[in-house]
Amino acid sequence: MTAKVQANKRQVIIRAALELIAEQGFHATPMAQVASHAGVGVGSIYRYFKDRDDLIHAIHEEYTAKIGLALVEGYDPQATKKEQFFSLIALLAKFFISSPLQLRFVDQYYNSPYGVTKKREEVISDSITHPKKNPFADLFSGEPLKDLPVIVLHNLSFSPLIACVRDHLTGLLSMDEEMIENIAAASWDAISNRKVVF
Amino acid sequence: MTAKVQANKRQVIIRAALELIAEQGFHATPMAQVASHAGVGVGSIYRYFKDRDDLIHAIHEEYTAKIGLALVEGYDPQATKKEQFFSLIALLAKFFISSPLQLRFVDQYYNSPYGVTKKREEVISDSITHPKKNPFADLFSGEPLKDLPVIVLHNLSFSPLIACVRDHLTGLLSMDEEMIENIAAASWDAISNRKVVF
Amino acid sequence: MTAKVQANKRQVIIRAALELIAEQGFHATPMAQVASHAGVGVGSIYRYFKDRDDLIHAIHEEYTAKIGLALVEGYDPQATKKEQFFSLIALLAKFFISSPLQLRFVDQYYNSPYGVTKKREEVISDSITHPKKNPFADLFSGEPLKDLPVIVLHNLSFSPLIACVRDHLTGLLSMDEEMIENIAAASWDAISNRKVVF
Amino acid sequence: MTAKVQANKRQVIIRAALELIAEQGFHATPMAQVASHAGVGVGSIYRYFKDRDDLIHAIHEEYTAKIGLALVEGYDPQATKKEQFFSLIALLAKFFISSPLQLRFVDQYYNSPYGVTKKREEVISDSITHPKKNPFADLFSGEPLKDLPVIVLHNLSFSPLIACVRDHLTGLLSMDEEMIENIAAASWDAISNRKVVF
DNA sequence: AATGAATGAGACTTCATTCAT
DNA sequence: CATGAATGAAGTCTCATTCAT
Repeated sequence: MTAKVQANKRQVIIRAALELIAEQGFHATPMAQVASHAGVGVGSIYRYFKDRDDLIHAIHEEYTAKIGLALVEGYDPQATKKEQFFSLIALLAKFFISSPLQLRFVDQYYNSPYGVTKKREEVISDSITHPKKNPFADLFSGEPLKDLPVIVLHNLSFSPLIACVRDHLTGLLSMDEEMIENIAAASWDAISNRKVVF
Repeated sequence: MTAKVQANKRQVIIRAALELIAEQGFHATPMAQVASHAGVGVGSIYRYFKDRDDLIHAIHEEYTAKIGLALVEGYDPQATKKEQFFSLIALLAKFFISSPLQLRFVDQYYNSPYGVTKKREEVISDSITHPKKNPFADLFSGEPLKDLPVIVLHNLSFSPLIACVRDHLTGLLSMDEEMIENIAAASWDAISNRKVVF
Repeated sequence: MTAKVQANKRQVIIRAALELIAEQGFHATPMAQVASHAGVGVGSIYRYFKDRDDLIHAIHEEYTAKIGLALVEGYDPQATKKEQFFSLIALLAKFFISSPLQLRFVDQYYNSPYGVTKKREEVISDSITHPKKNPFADLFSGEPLKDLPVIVLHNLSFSPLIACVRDHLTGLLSMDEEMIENIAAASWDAISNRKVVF
Repeated sequence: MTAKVQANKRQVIIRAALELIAEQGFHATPMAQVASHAGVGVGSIYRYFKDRDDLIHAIHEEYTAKIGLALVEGYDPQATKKEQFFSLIALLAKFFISSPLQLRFVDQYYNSPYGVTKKREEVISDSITHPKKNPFADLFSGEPLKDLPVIVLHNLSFSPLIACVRDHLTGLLSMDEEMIENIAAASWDAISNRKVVF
């Protein structure tokens, strides 16, 4: 019952690449460094990934798969729209905060030739990698939301959140439970109709 | 590409680099290409810029200077806070829309080893390159704004806007005057206190 | 590609290598490809051949052995020199035509670091790998042949033939029985004394 | 009037590559070695040649140009067909003997992926690189030549010659003026009609 | 001041060979 | 015996930067 020489060398390589790229950036992370950080030979990387691009994309897929999973797991069909929104924001905040490397990575990914066509918000809203349809799909239409294009509602919901997480990771801001709820509330104000409130 | 008689070779180089980087990305834009696109010899670049990094940073500085200038010019001290916010959003929207290259550039810049320490929102709020203090500096504190860290208010105000401009430039969204105002209104809802409204 | 029950794995490998090298060339034929084409593991190749060079040379030896065999089988000690020459040419022509892979292979072999010291004509005239002495050995000396070095007579006899077979395999020329005989006749004119002919 | 740093660096590189490839073969001649043998930096090669293939082909073109030139220079329109043939053979023999490197090179070239589609004889008969049409073009048709495809006549004429030159360069044979003439005579017997001779 | 040929460090990738299973 | 994952030396090519003209 001896485990394979390395339980899963592919994962080890992905992890090593993620760590280095998050810290140094794409350009500054040669394959040789990934290899040595992963504790494997350079050639071994090419047994698991066709080339550099393939490795980069694999890292991204890992990340989207994880998000999709988190969304599905955190969904409560009974809740009201507002409750669902608050829980979605909290979910994402925790996911990003607990995955600082992934955040650093995708920030580069989406602004590079690798991910030019992809959009972070697409990824968040469509759980593309998960068979089940995104459970939050209906969240962004109908009352009490403002009558704006869905893409705008997404931007109003996710962009500030991600920006804040980034600041949290940089130390410019401290995102505790309360702060997350405040941000959720503010974003909710942004996307919901401001009706009379007594 | 005959260089301007001699007007300002430095500017010509910055412009050429900006155009190429916006279209191709950092790593796909060698100095030789910048030189030929600018209509100068490779060596000449090094007369105006210490090295590649210096050129990159110079492009960024141009950009921040322009924003600072736009902000100062668009400021109306007489207006109410809400009016000032709406005009600020419109100002920025127009600036970014009319400067797609700059937007493409900074998207890469801030997510690369070059600009990791810098933050887009800092740049917007502090007119660091302009001698005069940022005229909108007081906008983000006091009534009727929510009691949140300034940085959070910035994120709530600017991140969705920039995301939307990006989508506009990609063709995913059409940002006309009305849309801009709608976004401004939504962002205002996000940052302002939800008072009773009759 | 299930390997022959176990008939002769060595042969299977040699054949696979021959096919690939003939089609792709030496440098474009990695050991891994040979292995998979032969339906064996990479490692297995090294059980039968010391290294890559050893495999290459083995292919060549197969080929020379086959030629030697064909020569011995086709020899008629009763015939006149001229008849023997014609039958030799026909023999070789048929051998090469029916072994296009071998021809492609040796064309590369003799013009590579592997076979620089060896000469195709040597191989043809000396059946080096076959125990029995080359039966055609005496053919190239004495009347009615021209008084030229044997090696020159060999070149006059075999080089055009092989060139023509090559052209045949490329489709530039059609080598039927008649054409082969014409070539034999021409080569015979080249090596034999041009006596008075009534 | 100071000469360019290197009169013609492109030529120097071609020569260096030719020498190394002739001696070691394609595979065994890395670009770095070519560079150092030529006394230039590796990068410089790529200023003059797009890539490895381009360099290889350039060497071949040099060679064909030279042959074409030699043919044109050695042509005597007044001579009889037989005289022309003898002079053509002598011309080629001298060219190849005095260009052993080129011969070694093309032997590899034509039997490699680089030159698969090209044929040595084509090159000889068509002076492709010279504007004027190959002066010997008409040589291989009509009386007193045998009624065989031109390509066969070419093979009968040139293949043995080249094989002999190769042997000469290897030391297996000594090609003096007399030997060349003997070979020319033999080849002439091969291609011409054997009429009655008194 | 301007130029661009020259350079070589360093990046990516391949592949012959080994060896633990 | 057979296998094929693992390895790393070595090869090709790019590109920021220099410097002689």
